[in-house]
Amino acid sequence: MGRNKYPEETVAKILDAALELFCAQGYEGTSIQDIVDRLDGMTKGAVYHHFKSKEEIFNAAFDRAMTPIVEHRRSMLGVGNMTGAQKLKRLYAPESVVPQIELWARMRPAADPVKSSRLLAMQYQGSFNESADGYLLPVIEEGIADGSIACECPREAAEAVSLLANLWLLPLFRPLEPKERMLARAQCLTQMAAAVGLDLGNEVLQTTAQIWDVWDRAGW
Amino acid sequence: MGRNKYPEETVAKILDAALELFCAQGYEGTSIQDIVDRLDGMTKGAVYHHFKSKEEIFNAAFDRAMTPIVEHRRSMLGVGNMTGAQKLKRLYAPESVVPQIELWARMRPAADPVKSSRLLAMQYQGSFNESADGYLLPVIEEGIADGSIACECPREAAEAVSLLANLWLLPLFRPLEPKERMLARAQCLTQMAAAVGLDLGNEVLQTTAQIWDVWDRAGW
DNA sequence: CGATAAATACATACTAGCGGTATGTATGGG
DNA sequence: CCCATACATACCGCTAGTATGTATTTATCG
Repeated sequence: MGRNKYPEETVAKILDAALELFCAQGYEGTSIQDIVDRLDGMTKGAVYHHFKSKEEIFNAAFDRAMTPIVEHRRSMLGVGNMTGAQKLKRLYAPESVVPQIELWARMRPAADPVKSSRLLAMQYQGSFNESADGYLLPVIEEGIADGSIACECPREAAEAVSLLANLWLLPLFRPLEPKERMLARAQCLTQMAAAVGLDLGNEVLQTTAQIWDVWDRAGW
Repeated sequence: MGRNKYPEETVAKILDAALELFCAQGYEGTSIQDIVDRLDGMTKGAVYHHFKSKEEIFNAAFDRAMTPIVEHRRSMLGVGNMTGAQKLKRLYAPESVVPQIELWARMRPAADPVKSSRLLAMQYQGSFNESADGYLLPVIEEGIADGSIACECPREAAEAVSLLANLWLLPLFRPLEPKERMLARAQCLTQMAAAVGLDLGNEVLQTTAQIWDVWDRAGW
């Protein structure tokens, strides 16, 4: 066929198919042809017309999926009438996290770290950049400034908590553990964070429990 | 040429070349031909005679490089006249860690998580299996049994400490941070571990400092 | 001990599939 | 009517892997 009236629909179709395949089969395990085969009738030429490389498709697919999640977290930074400590607790409260989890469900990666290694690497990198530097550290520093948080090593605490939250509490790259173990992890992280001056709040337990329920229902 | 009298030398050459290339260029960035080109005169047929796939080469190369490190850690488990708490401290003491660091220097991965994603995934997986289940958890449980450690969540504490030690204190997949930041990380981890009943000992700071010196001298 | 057979250590030649490109073609909007 | 755009088609170099051929070592047996 010739040109389409609404090319952005084509782009959306490509990204949808790509996201699903990359999650299920990993980056290297997914070929451009695999993606093309899901776009009934379309060919590789169409894909390479809209994207210049496989890598660009990968990044675009996950950027699109992550955008609402990141935006939601950032939105908490601007609020005026909260102390840093309050914002910190809220970052890990069910009301903030759970609605986003449903979005994650769309892109559940294969529970095999090697297969999902590229995604794991992105999460790892993101734990330093986006999570720690992006919104966690600013919140902590705000708390230090307004006196609501006493933390001697804000940067390090932010990095450690981000890493554990992203790669340990969210079991994206490993099989889902029994609920009580996930709760034990949450409890453990809370204690460890408290030791460096970060009170994540008791709601972390409820958050974890609700995440577990969602994922368990989704058949993880 | 025909067959070699000492094929194990050929295998060793292959694994040496493979290790270096996989570290420098990552798994996907290294082709079998790249490896073959470093084995002067040898051809792909030789490689595929000794190994049945690229993946097997990768695993064999890193298994071989990791073996002395893992063995060294395991050797601490059998000692009789030490409490669990003493063994735990010793696991992270300079005398235990630093000699092994030189071995790591041989396989310094590219400081880009995505390029090194497969190795990162292995370290991630290893943090749960080998590190936590393998020697850390047994030591903690020994300490609980002999009364030298009071830890309510041994499994979770072991996992968290392993993850942070392997992916945060050992900056294998990210650029080397300034020394004071690495020391701050060590201090932070020590405090966090203490909060869940694990006394890693003050020597962790010295260990970190010495690791930093070694890597800095190596031009990381 | 020495000939022969078998197993091994490679080299050579090839394949299917990959990411990516060059080019052709049809359709929409100005 | 025309041209930019949205595709399709045909192709390329490279990759991991295989099939097969060949030379040398080692085991076997008279």
